[in-house]
Amino acid sequence: MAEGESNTSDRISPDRISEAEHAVMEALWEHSPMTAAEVCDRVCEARGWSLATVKTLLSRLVAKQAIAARADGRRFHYSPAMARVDYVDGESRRLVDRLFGGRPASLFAHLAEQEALSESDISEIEALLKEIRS
Amino acid sequence: MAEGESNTSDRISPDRISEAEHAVMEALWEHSPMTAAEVCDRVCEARGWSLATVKTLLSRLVAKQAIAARADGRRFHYSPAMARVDYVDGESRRLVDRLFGGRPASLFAHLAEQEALSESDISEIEALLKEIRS
DNA sequence: TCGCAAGGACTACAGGCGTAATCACAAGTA
DNA sequence: TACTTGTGATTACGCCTGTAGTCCTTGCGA
Repeated sequence: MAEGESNTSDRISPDRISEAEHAVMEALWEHSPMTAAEVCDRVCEARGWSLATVKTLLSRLVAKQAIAARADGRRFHYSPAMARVDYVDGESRRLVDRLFGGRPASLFAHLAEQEALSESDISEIEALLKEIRS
Repeated sequence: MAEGESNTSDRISPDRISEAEHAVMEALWEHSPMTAAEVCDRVCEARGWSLATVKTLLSRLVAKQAIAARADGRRFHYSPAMARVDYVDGESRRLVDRLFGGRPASLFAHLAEQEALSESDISEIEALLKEIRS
């Protein structure tokens, strides 16, 4: 185990990141730091947003301490302040807790039953299991 | 436009079910039909809700056509109008799409890496895999 | 030096969500 | 019959979200 066993999340919900905000986070996780304009270049078209929208989302994310803004003269360079893996982990666990009684195996079983698993998914998982077992 | 025009597949956006509403759905999936008071008996304490809250949630769910209300004199008996498995499936896929590029194996890999899988999870999944393979 | 454009800050505003209180009314109950 | 009580319907209300618009300042180009 790497850094300490954090089992139950006793941390008070650190201000959920909304769906729109998440799109901005993804952009920053992919490439950072970026200015507001640069973030817009990467997401505005796809989401049909204006620069103003991105600016709003960025400040909300700063308020939520999900990203950090480092000043560079007149403007800011934004960078993620939380690791993607932590976000993903939180969301995944939330889902598993809410819908599968906290049992990941149930999620897996569900996906299998719904035939949501492709052949390659199954192979990959088999490989992962083998690795875990070693 | 005419009614006959509005095509067959009313792919009307399914109106997401919120978290609070979901708690009510779970109660109804577990046991139905139930009156508002009965639903409250099953969830109010745990969530710290008043009966009024449950009533509000029930009517919102009816509006969203997630549940059906069958009249019984003065009151209603509520039952789910959607299968739990469909809801769970939608939510699961949404997560996998949003965070794992639509690849369930990535979700699995993530859980494995985060050591979110217990010994029994792993065994169960192994068993499931074996079954799938057979 | 001076006006402009780029940038963040502040403001906006509708719709959804969480959480109820209040209203109106009918079925019991005394 | 008059009162109580259980019920859905209606209304409330503040916060969050999505999606901007406007304001104010300042670095920069002419």
